[in-house]
Order: sequence, then structure tokens, then C-alpha cells
Amino acid sequence: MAGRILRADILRVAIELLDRGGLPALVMRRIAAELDVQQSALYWHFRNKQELLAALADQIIDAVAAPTSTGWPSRLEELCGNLRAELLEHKDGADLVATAFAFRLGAGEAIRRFEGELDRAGLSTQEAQTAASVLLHYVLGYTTNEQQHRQAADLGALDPQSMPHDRTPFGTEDFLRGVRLVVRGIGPAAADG
Amino acid sequence: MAGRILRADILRVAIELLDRGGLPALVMRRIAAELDVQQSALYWHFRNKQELLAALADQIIDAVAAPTSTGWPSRLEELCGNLRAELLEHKDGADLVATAFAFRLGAGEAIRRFEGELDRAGLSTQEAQTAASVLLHYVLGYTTNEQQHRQAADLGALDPQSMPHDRTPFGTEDFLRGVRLVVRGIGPAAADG
DNA sequence: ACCTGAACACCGTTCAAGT
DNA sequence: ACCTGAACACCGTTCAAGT
Repeated sequence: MAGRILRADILRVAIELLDRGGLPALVMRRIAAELDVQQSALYWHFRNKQELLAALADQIIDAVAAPTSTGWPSRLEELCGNLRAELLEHKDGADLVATAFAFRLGAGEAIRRFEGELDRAGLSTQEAQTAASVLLHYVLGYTTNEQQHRQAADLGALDPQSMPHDRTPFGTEDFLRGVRLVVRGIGPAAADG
Repeated sequence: MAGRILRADILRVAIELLDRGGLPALVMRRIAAELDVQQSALYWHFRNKQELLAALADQIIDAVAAPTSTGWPSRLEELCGNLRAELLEHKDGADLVATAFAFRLGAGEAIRRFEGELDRAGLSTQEAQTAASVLLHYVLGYTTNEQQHRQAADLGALDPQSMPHDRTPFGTEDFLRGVRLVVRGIGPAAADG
């Protein structure tokens, strides 16, 4: 009662478990059980769990929609918004990608997307790297907080002290204010798009 | 062969273990052993491990030196630098504080420090919150990456592809470029300090 | 109030052995 | 090449019982 499995099968099941129960549900034993396989079988396809998480992060990043606007400031805003939206699609998605990014394993593609947009803006390589770093850390950090807050509220763990009228400080508009602040800081060094 | 312990004892031992072995060494069993106490004794002083980590994060944040410069842009740069420096003092310090911040338990004091500086700059409350959020996420994210990279290099896990001449993109100067980028974005909305 | 003793319910990872 | 079976070495947390 077994069956051969593929890397892609593992990743598909992992995403399903993540979407359903977040990072706490993403355990090797459950992935294996879902595939009717021994847990040790997973270690033939991935060196360890961290590598699996990195592949998952890459997959999420690849699904981020490309910006369609013209003009680098709008394109940058759009890319940030699209990244946040994709992270929010998966439970604990921001936390997962932020962790993988910190471990320098996955999410390397994300920073290249940002740098690509900043090249178009006419920044030097160094300036583009700096701006990409600031933007990416903001999007990942903000969205991690936002998602954690949302999921805590969903579980009824609401702190009445910090949210008096159910108005949280989070949301698309609040998020975009941060993005625009950074874009303003880029402006002086960039050519007009 | 026991002894009564205090919250402060637990925190002191926890910091020692953190400094020596990072987050992987920060396990309840080792804290208890170091204090000659059963692990369950810790749960009288802290509801769970997460609460302990939050208290640890608060303690680290409280140790961040206050800026001494005059003029809000310099003061802001200095505060960011001091925060990074303090995080680097403890192994996995940035990761610990970033996680506690994401869980909204500790590190609430950190954002108040930033907002305080931005009030002096003459920003509105909303603008101050936005700028504080961007700066804090950048410092925590950047320093987490930097520290992870350092510690991986210390263990000899260096990737020769990504660091061809042992010149890493990390360092105080590189860090400050990001801070200055954000400060430039704040400028247009702030009064002169 | 504060701690012991002992258990519960989990984890990720390894490795000889099979096919 | 790809998986089984079984173990190893850990974790955080709970809870009756002691003092």
C-alpha cells in the first residue's frame, strides 16, 4: 500500500495543508500520510524540511502577478500590492516567505523582481539593491504582522484594549502609505519613467 | 536540591543561553536545568514559551541606546543604528525580536521609540505611524538577514557562488543606505529639525 | 504561593534493509 | 532509484500532588 511520488506531489500536498492549517499543520508526518507514504520517503526528495519550505516559498513568489501599469512609481506600488495579495492567499504565507528569505534559501526571485523594476527607473545597481531591500523587508514584515493579527482575530483572541472599535490599523490603504513613503525616498535618485 | 527562583533568574539564564547558542539553545529544559529546577516550575512564572520570548525581546529593546544627535534625521539614523547594534549583541537577536514583534506580544516599546522621534519631526500621527512601521520592519528584516548570514559563515557554510571575493553586501554602510532612503521619503512631510 | 514528578502528545531526521 | 520499518533524540505543555 504505497506508490511512487514526485517532488510536485509533495509540494502540492504541502500547499494544501498550509492553506488549511497554516505552518503548524505543515508537518512531515502529515504530508507523508496524505500521500500514503512513510515519512522517511520525503527525505529522498528533499534534504530536509527547510529545503521544502524554500521550494514552497519560491512557488508562492512565482505566482505573484506582474505589474501592468506604466511609469516606475505605479509599477512599484503595484508589485508591492500584488506580493502582499499573494502572501495573504496562503495561511501564514507571509511568515513562510519571510523565514525562507531570511535563511537565504528561497525567495531570491522576489528581490530580483524588485531590482528589475528599479533598473527601469534608472537607478544605479547599488541604489536599486538598497531600494529593493527596503521595499521587500517592508512588504514581508507588514504582511506578516497583518496576517498574524487577522488569524488571531479569527480565533477570537481579540484584545479589546488595542482595537476599541474594531478598527485595526491594517489594510490596503495603510499598507500603501508605507510603500509610497519609500517610493518618495527613491524619487530624487531616479529618472522620470 | 531545588530552590526558589524568580522571573529575573529565568530571564538572565535565558539570555545567557541565547548568547551562547542562539535560539536553538533556548529550550525550556536547559533553562530549568541551569537553575536546578524542574521544567514545569518555569510554567508558574510564564504562561508559555512565547511569553518568555516576548519578555526577552522587551529586555533587549530596553537596552537600545537613545540617540544623542540633534536634528531629527540624524537622530533617526542613530536610533536605527543603535537598534541594529543591540540586536547584533545577542546571537539570533534580530530573529527573536522580529518574531516577538510579529506576534504582537513584545517589542511594542520599539515602535514607540520610533514614533517619539517622528513626533519631534513634526509629522502627523498617521505619518509618524507609517514611517515608524517602515523603519522598524527594515531594521528588523535587514539585521535578521545579516545575522543569519554571519552565523552561517561562521559555521563554514559559505556559498562560494554568492560571495566570490568574501565581500558580502552586508555592513553598517550598506545598512545605513537603506535608512537614509527612508529618511529622504519622510523629509517632504516633516518640518526642519 | 511555588515547586516536584511523571507523564502526554507531539516533532524532524537517520539508516539499514528491501525492491 | 526509490521506498519501508523502526528507531533515535529531541521538543513544549499539563497536572495531580506535595510543601
